[in-house]
Amino acid sequence: MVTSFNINEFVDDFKNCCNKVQKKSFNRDETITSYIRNRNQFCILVCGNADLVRYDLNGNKTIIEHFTNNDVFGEVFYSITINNELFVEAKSKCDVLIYNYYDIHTKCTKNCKFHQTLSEYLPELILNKITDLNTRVELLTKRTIRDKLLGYFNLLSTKTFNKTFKIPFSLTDLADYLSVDRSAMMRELKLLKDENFIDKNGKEITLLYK
Amino acid sequence: MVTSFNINEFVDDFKNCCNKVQKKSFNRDETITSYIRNRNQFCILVCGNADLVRYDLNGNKTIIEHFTNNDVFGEVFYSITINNELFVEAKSKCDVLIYNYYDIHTKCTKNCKFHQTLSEYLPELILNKITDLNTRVELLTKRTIRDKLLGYFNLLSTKTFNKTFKIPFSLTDLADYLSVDRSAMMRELKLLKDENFIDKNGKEITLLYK
DNA sequence: ACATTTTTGTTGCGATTGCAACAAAAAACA
DNA sequence: TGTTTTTTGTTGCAATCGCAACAAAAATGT
Repeated sequence: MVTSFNINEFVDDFKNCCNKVQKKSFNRDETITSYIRNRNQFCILVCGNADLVRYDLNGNKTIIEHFTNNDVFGEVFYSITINNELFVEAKSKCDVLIYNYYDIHTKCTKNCKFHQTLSEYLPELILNKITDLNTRVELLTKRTIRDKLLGYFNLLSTKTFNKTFKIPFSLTDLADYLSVDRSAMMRELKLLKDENFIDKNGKEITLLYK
Repeated sequence: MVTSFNINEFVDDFKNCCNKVQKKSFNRDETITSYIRNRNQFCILVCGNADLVRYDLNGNKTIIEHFTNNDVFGEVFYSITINNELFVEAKSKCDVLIYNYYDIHTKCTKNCKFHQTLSEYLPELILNKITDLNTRVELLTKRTIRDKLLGYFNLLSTKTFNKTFKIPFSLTDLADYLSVDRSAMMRELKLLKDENFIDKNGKEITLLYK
């Protein structure tokens, strides 16, 4: 599925919209929201980058999800949390639309264009989210760091139709995304290079096999 | 969110429904569907148990998802696959509804009760799926077998409002779900018991901490 | 332009994990 | 009921991984 929808193009219609939607801006390192039980909060990231992070009892930070333009998030997707120390943190300046999930389905009284466009494309946004989650699960179920890296690289290669591509975030964040130790991942990247599976210049990777 | 909807109660209305829906039955070990690109297939498991499995190049089998009653699946959720050797296999007798995803949104010509009920509860089914995936991701991101087990046990304890509960599938499948080696998981279960974190009788677990 | 913070790159070492192989128990089947 | 298959339980060993600690490079802020 190709995403034909970009919410940023429609966000100006928001000005004439009924008031159930809140639009908020956040700066880097600000907390966009936290996941507490049963508020049914539903958010769309119009622009910017943000992470869903967990802090465990030892203070270790894990990036559970990484959000970019058009991504949907919020506790409505997380009704039963394993632990409730979940925060969405802005990694850059972010514009966010915040709803109550059930307000999306009740028809807008003003019948405004914004709501109309949104409800038309909402299923697509949600399908994208599910696809992202499935991809993440498929990578995380791989047992070795090598398989995780190669799986991820194959994905990027398929997406860009190219054997050469750039890792779209820092290697530190990649380790987090694949849920492995960063230094162990660096070691494995070096081995993959030494064994001629890949070529690597900084964040630019070239697949050498097949 | 509590699921108030059970598709099995409405499946009889299916008989008077327009013919865009296919209802099929499968026996244990039959392949329900495979994930190939771009067919936009969307399925609902009415009853039974099924697994989404991957066979890698070495022939190793991984259970990527486990489906039970009311679960939705299909390649519409998997538009970009890392590799395309994905199959949905029936683990017991299964009744499955099969659509093209885009047919769900086009209004049924007969305006039948079945389609009406379905489109009303579809968002709930999809939210459940996202919640399941998020839960899975949160467990898979934990770094040690111990943390994965305790995370999963906490989840079951929260769900059942009880310190004592039964693991709802075989320990072999649990290892697959947590994506760890079964024997290593058994070893860790024994250690958790020896160190008095849990009590264990077969598949019945009691949490002893807090 | 300089100072500060973040990211990248590297390595030794010990802990955890996966693999292999097996026996016993339980479940499924005929 | 008896047979076959699946699941559970266990252990030694080797491979992999995470942790800690550090230096260099790059990015960021003033």
